[in-house]
Amino acid sequence: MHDSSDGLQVWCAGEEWCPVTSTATLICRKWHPVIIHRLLNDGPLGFSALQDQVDGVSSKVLSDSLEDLQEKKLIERSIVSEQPFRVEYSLTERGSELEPVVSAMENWGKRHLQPPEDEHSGRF
Amino acid sequence: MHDSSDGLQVWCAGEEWCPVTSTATLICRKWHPVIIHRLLNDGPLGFSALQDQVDGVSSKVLSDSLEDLQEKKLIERSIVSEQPFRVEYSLTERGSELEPVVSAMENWGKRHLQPPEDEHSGRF
DNA sequence: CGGCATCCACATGGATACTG
DNA sequence: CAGTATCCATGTGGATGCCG
Repeated sequence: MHDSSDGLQVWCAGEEWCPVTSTATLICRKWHPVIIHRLLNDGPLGFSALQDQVDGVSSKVLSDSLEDLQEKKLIERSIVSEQPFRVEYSLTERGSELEPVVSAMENWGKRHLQPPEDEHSGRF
Repeated sequence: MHDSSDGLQVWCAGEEWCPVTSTATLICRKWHPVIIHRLLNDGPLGFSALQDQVDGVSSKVLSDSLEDLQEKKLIERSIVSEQPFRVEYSLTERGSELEPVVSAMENWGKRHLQPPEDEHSGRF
């Protein structure tokens, strides 16, 4: 590989532990990146608000995803009110630091996938 | 959508088309990010070379992944030699521009997931 | 080397309905 | 509002073996 004998990190080479793979296993699920993206932009959100903002995800899948993200310590759930029962989902420190990842995804998507105004076939 | 009248982009809001989701559906699969990462670092690679560098992926799964990535125009396969049959996988322009995404994932992973030297439990 | 064929297990997503 | 309960279809990955 590129740097073998010195003190530099050799992650992600050969059989070593790989940060890319590890990160991928945490966030590579259909709705995870968008959920994080929405929470980054619009701060804490309730369940329904989140569902509205995340395209056409069903409540079951959203629920599963949120649970998964909580287990991974990327988001937190807090009960804001008991009477009119309200909760809020927000990013943890860890989670919010994924901002560069989702931003990069967003930028790439804007450049390479379907620009709404233009109907040419960069669609994929 | 929320902001209808001005010139601002409204991607990823409500029912609109979302670059994050779209990008996610392209690269969010277990081995895709690493494959791209390896190709970014070590240029064109043969099938076996790639398999060696991508942890413990089986040939079937690697094959499936590479096919998927080709369909999405993120990588290309070229036959380099016929006699000793050799192929090379390389990134397309589109694909190589995913560099910011995988780099961001790599950086996040290094910061938040298992530092090899240290055995504390930031593991998951 | 560069795969494909098979078979299998489980993860994940989707639709629908219902609840406190 | 904030979910849960089912059920089901498909996606996705893994193991093993074989082939030109």
